[in-house]
Formats: sequence, structure tokens, C-alpha cells
Amino acid sequence: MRRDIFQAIADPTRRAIIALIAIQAMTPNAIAEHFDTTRQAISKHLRILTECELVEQKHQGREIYYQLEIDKMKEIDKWLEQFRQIWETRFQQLDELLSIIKKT
Amino acid sequence: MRRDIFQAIADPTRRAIIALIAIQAMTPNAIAEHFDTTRQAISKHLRILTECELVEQKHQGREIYYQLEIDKMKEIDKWLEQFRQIWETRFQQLDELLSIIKKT
DNA sequence: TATATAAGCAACCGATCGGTTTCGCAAATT
DNA sequence: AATTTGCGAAACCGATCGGTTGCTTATATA
Repeated sequence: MRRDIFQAIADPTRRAIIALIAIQAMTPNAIAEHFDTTRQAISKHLRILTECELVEQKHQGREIYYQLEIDKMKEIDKWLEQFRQIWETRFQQLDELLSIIKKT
Repeated sequence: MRRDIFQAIADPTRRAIIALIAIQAMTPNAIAEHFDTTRQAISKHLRILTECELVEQKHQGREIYYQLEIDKMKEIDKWLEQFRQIWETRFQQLDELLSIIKKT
């Protein structure tokens, strides 16, 4: 059951769930209302999100509120960093090229 | 065959391929040498990456060089933007809290 | 105490995934 | 012209995915 964050965000429904609970913690039933599937399907998605620690449970009576563990999202940002360096370098090179053209 | 970038980066081998060809364009054979699988398996990954336009082909004789379409990576960055706003706000709030504590 | 509600869990299903093997084709090399 | 090399395409395979249905447990409410 090797879960990682990249696999977690691969599914569009899970990305939508993430965006939903980013605003405020919600129960599975409340989340399910936003989608065209059963609560059980949502529960499965929440289990995957919980397993890779993207989401946290907060028990409150018989309700379970799921909230986004926003810090975990930074892992994606961290991975992107190596490419951000490249595209910024490219941009800079383009910029330099343009200024050279301008001078001649 | 609905391919999107999030599904493309879900696989660890594909992420490694992306990182590899980010440095310089490479042929399928050259890429395959870096992994413990067959060239055909790599070819399949390249097909998926090509389908979602993360990668471009450059034919040169009978060799095909695959190069990263770095701009496409920005789509992930764009999606992350909404969450970056949240975690920066949280950080700011924490910062304010700390300065309030300091004052008292 | 009986009933309704919130939620997790397990079994099942068709579709897709990642991989291998085999094949065919086109470009280089001999 | 014959052979080697680089590559994609297709067929196949077991594993996993996303979903449903049916069940159990625990907390509220009548």
C-alpha cells in the first residue's frame, strides 16, 4: 500500500476534495454532497488522502471532520523547485537574448 | 485516453524520466539505460508523457530525442497557487501571533 | 429503549496500469 | 544487397484503481 502524494493528487475527484476542505474542514457526508458518487466512494478517497498524510481527521461526536494538512502540499512545491530553476534560467536567457538584439 | 499532467507525474519512473530529460534531450535507449526495465516500457512512459504534451519529440535520423516541455510543468505550479496562498496566509497569521506574544 | 444517523469496512466488478514478449518498419552500416 | 540498430505498435498478464452494494459499529434522538 505504497501511497505517495503524487499518486494522491492524480485523481480529479481527490483534487476537488482537497480544494474543498482547504477552505474548511468537512465531514464525508458533506463532501459527498458536492459530487455525483456515493459517500463510500468519497470515504475511500479520504482514506487514501489520510494514508499519505494529506488530510487529518478530527472526531467530533459521531462526526469526523476531515481537514487539509496544508504543509504536506509543500512537498509538491519542493519537487517543482528543480524545474522552476530551469524555467527561470530559460526566461533569463531569453531576456538576455532580447537585450542583445536590442543593442545591435 | 484522457491524459492529464497529474496522472503523468503520478508514476515514479515517469518523474525520474522528466528529471532526466530536463537536463538534456535524450533517446529512449539512452533513457532506458538509467532504469531497470526494458526500452519498451520506457517507450510507453514516453508515449504517455507525449500525449499530455509534457515531452516533445525531435527526430534525428533514426533516433528520436525526447525533450521536456518545461512550460507544461507550470500547470502544476498554477494549480498549487491556490494552496500557496493559504499556507502563506497561515504563516503570516502565525507570525502576527508570535509578535503579539512577544509584546505582552 | 427503540430508532435514526454518521461513518468505516469488506467483497465484488469492470477498467486501467505498468510491465514483458513479439513483431514490423525504417534508417544506418557492412 | 544483406545485416544491424533504433524505435513504435500490439497482444497479453497480473496488479491496482475507482466505484458499487451490503454490512457493522457507534453516537444521537424519539
